[in-house]
Amino acid sequence: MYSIGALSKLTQTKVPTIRYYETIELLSKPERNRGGQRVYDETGVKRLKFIRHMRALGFSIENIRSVLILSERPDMPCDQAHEITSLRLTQVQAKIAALSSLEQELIRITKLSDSGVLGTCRVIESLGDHSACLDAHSEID
Amino acid sequence: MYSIGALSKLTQTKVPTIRYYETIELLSKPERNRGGQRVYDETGVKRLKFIRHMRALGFSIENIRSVLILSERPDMPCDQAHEITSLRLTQVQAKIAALSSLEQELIRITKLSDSGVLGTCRVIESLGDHSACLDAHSEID
DNA sequence: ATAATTCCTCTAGTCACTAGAGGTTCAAGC
DNA sequence: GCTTGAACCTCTAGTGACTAGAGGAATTAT
Repeated sequence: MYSIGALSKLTQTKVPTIRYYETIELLSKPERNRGGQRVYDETGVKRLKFIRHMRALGFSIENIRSVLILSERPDMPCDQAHEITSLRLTQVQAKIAALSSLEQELIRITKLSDSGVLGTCRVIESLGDHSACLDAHSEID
Repeated sequence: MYSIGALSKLTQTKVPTIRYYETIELLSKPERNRGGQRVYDETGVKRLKFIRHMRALGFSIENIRSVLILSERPDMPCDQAHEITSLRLTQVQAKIAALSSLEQELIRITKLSDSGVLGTCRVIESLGDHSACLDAHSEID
C-alpha cells in the first residue's frame, strides 16, 4: 500500500500530476484511508508506470486512453495498438527530419558570428531571413 | 498598405495569431483606416516575417522579444543574439538525440507484431515496460 | 504534545495559439 | 444607390498537459 507521495517517488511523477490523471479519469479513483488520503496498490503503480512510459514515448493522453481501453479487453486487439504505435513512429521520424534541417540552419547562423565578422550583426539579420534556408522547415520542436 | 488578411497571406500567419501578437506587444499597434480596421506597411510585414521565421526555428516568444529589442538598438550587441541562437542549437541537438533513442524503441515495439507472434499482445506489454528500453529517454517530443 | 511534513481541495496560471459569438465595414456587382 | 457576401472588429473561452499557490486537515517524528 502506497501513499500518493510514495507512488510519486516510485514512478517519478509529481503529486499534482497524479491527481490530474485522476481528474481526467486516466487513473481510476483509489481507496482512501480513514483520514481521506489516497492509498494505492500494485495495480495503481503498474498502471501509472504504463502511462508514464507511454508519455515518455511522446504519446498523447488520448492515445494512452485508447491503448488502456484496448489492454483491458480480454481479446486484446493488437492491430489497433500496433497502428497507434507505428503512427507515432512516423511522427517521431518526421520530427527528427524537421529538427535536423533546423539544426543545419542554426549551425549556419551561429557560424556567422564565429567567423568574427565585425560591425553589423549578421546573426540577427539571418534569423529574420527565411529565404536563406535550404529547406522549408515549418514544424516547431 | 496591407489589410490584416493580406498580411496573413504574405506571412502564412493566421489572422487571430497576428492579433494575438499585437496583444502581447510583439507587434506594435498598426494604423487604422476610417472604419477602424488594421492597416500594415512594409515595416510590419518585415517584422512579422522575422517573428515567424524565429518561431519556425523553435524560438520562444520571449527569445524573439529579446532579439527584437537587441535588433532595435543602434549598437546591436551581437554576442547576446549569438548566445540565444547557440543555446537553441544545443536544445535542438539534445532533442534530436532523445527522439532518436525513442525512435529505436518504437521500432523495436512495432517489430513485435510484425513478426506475427500469435496470442498475447506484446505491443501493449512493451509499451508499459520501460525496463526494456536501452536508453533513459525522458524528454517528450 | 508539538512540530514538521505530507496530504486534501480548489482555483488559476503556463505557452502559443485557436475557435466561436455577435456585430461592423468594405468591395463588387447590379 | 443598394444589396450581398466576404473580411473585418472585440471579447471570451478553450486547447494540452500539466504546474503553482492558497488555506487547511491528517500523519509522522521527536
